[in-house]
Amino acid sequence: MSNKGITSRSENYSAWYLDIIDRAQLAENSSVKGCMVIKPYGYAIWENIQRELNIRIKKMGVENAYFPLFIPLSFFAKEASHVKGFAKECAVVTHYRLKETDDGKGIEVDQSAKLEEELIVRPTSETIMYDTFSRWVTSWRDLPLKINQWANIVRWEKRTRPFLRTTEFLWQEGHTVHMSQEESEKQVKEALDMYMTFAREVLALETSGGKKSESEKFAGAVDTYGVEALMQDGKALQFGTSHDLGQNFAKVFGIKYTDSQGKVDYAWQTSWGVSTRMMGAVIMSHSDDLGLVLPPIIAPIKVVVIPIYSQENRDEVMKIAKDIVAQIEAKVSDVKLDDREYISAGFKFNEWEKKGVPIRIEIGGRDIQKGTVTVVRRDSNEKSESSIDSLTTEISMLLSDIQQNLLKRSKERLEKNTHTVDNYEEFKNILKSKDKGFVKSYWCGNKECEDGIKYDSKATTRCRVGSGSGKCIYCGKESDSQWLFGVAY
RNA sequence: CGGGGAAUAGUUCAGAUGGCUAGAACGCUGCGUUUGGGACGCAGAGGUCGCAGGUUCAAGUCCUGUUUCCCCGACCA
Repeated sequence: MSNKGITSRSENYSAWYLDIIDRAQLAENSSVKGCMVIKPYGYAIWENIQRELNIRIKKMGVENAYFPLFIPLSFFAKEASHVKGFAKECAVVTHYRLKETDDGKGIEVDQSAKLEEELIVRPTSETIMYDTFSRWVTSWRDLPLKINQWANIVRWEKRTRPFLRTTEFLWQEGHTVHMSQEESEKQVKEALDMYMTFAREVLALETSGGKKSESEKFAGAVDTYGVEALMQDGKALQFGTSHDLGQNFAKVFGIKYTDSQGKVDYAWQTSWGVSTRMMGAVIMSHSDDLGLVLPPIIAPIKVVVIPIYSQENRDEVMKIAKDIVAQIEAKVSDVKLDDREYISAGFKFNEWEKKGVPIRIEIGGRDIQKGTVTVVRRDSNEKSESSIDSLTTEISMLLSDIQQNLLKRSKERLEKNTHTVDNYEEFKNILKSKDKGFVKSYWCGNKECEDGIKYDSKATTRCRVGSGSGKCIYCGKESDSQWLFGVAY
């Protein structure tokens, strides 16, 4: 198992990535910082993620919609802490026209086409959506309002990493409006649970979830809850968030409703989202030195069949390979026959391993004589022989077994690398060690302690994971909250 | 925005102290032979050495400026 990070420049770096993304070459001799091209194979993974997530989003009674890319500066500025949190990473549109340069050889911004009000390229859509929501919501009968949007957003971060922090990224953002605080709090937790279940069932990732500390919470939220995953190199990755917005945005955007008693009140809101960062989490959690390992549910190709033949038995092998594909396709979708000529079997094995295809079936002369095929599972890279007759049932069982096994591994890794600690020396030693991992400790809630810990070990609070009573790991004061600490991406 | 690297073929890079008519590997194209773990032979295409100045008989190599990228911090999903 490799503990190389996703950003390490190694052979594996290419192995994990090259089929999925490419650098965006947007100018001569440069690539626009942190923008990535998602290749067809990578996008197919994203589409599978979207499909599975949409099913769960709709189960919560949430409908999909789409809002504009541009946000007027004035909307954006309405919620004070929101604008403060995002101000330093906004792309701003100031002009709407270009013109030829005076020498006629180039093109430049037409300074006379300056916008009266600048537009922000959305870093998140709260403000543009809630302005509209204020017109959609007037009565208690309009609530709850539950809207989700699939979109791209732009955050001009100082430092980028493929998948984990790109300047532009794709995500899903859910926004709900409720009549009561209880109801919105319930929604926040429901979204959080949905993400954790999704991670477990679809991405085969065991995660930890809970409330974020004051310093880690979303700009404009009352409370933020986060889902945290642990990567193979021991670092923490925030996988998704769910925000309790209280009435903060309702008050500045005027989202008011009249209740059944005729009383007017501001509504209570939530927002929650997950992004293409999930793909980074999947890659970094499951991959090995041979390349990507994909959970079957999101794998664009679930089974690849590789015929191995010589000039003499070519037709016979091909025929059987095609029969096998047809047989499996009756029960399992996304089966591929790699019938490319004059490419060696070894090359094909390697190629599909790099792409993370869960099951590879090899069929050659030796197999045909025995009436079997060779089946290789990508999670363990184990080879076995299977009889052609019972192949279909076996394959669908094997796919779900691989899915389960990946989850089991993820769960074991999380458990093994989560340490409950009440001694600060031990705390520091673990987080500064090569394997890092999560540390569960009591913390008093003071920012000074949080900062001190970060200074000592680079670790930050990830989320609140338990109650009880204990002493703050840093200052020793009494605390009723146990927190998860980790070195975050 | 600080601290380090680096910029040469599609990609990864080699080209001490100037001598180049600029190389390798992989990839790509053509022909032939191959297919049970990244095939082989032969032939071929591909580069104003990031950009702009300067020093020199001579610059990929030295000097100055400039732009960009990568890594490590600060900022963040």
